[in-house]
Amino acid sequence: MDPAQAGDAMTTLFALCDCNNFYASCERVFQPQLNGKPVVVLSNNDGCVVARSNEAKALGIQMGAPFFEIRDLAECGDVHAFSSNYVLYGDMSSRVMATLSLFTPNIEVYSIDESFLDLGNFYKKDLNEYCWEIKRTVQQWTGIPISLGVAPTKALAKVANKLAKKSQKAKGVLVLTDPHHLAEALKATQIEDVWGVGRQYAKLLRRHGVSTAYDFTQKNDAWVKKHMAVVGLRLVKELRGESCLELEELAPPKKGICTSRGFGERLTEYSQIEEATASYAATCARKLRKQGSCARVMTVFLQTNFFSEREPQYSNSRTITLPVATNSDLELIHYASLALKSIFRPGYRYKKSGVFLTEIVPNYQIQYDLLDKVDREKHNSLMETVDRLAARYGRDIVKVAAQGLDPLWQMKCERRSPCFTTRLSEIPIVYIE
DNA sequence: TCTGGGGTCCTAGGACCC
DNA sequence: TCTGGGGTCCTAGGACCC
Repeated sequence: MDPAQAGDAMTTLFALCDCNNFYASCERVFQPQLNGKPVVVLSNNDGCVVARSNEAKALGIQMGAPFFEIRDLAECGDVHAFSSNYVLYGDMSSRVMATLSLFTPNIEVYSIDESFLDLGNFYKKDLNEYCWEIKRTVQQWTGIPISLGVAPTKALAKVANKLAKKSQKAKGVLVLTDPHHLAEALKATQIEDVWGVGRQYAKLLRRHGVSTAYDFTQKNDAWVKKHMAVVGLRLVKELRGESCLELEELAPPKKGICTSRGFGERLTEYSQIEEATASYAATCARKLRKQGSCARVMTVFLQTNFFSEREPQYSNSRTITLPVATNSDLELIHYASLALKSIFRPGYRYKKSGVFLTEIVPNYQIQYDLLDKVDREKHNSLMETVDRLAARYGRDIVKVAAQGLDPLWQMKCERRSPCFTTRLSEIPIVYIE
């Protein structure tokens, strides 16, 4: 093999593509009158700001700001605030990812609004022009604006992406392959902006004279390993251009599945909390079935509001090992109620409960119990039917009676936009006893 | 009054065994 | 009963991500 070819075969190249202000952009796609206006999207229960349009950022609204701080702005119409609409965002995300996969056969969907593209075979193309073509196409086909950063490793692609967004000149696309450009980019990147460096590591690094990504690459491996373990070592190598993180095209099955939410209002009655917790258990069950697995260990937790200092506080959890791993709504709800009953104490105003499943195994690896009295075949076929109905008519079309009829605990989302892209169900809900 | 939810990976330390 | 080393498994906690 001639040396030039050998070189090519060794060279990696990744693009990190991320949707600008994703949730806010989704809200704007179907309401173009919001273009150019400040838009924010709120967390569950309309608690705090989780996404902001550029105009909202310019107003000084911070990520994570509690909604009550900007309520006045929203009420007089200076800011358009939306409850989060995950059905809409999930659907828009699929459209973006489908469009991106037309540009390379190898893509890793990293989160709802980010993906890595393997551009290893595209070195000879005009990369800048190719990225612009990707950006234009996604904008045209989905209405979502994206930014692209391209570099030889995933961590460097993240650096490139951040600068692509920040730089007036780049306007959303930055290709970093030249070593001098890479060094400049690392010098222009503050250490806390590096992927994998959180608050604690940033503090530690600054204490040791590291203030930019470039400074970090100058630290020796032994020091990095000692203070930041193998994860830190991998990161510093990636920043020096040595690719250690591969593209993960197939998401591995989850090892833990959790569903927990704050209640729409404080709850004091056991029966209401039981309904909410039953619903969380059913959501966990649906997540399990979606990835083709069952869980054997369940933890249920319950807590009051830690923020309100004057009220009496209580929190507790109970972990149960099930006789046989399962993904049935009925069984998981049954055990969730048992666990909840054992930790519930009257006399508190509760804020939140949750269900957490572990020891997750594929459906085909379940250990059965000789004394098992549950008719598993019947449960499976019931759940299959429930999932089919849900896929056709919407998630809550069929549910277990324990989940309740008119739940007081349901999240507050007073500012939800319509589900523009998915069917709205008009069929009455069916309950399984 | 109001302050999100759902994950991953790694390490240290203790229990236990040979 | 004490001495020592080495291995495995489990758990709790800390760090990070979006």
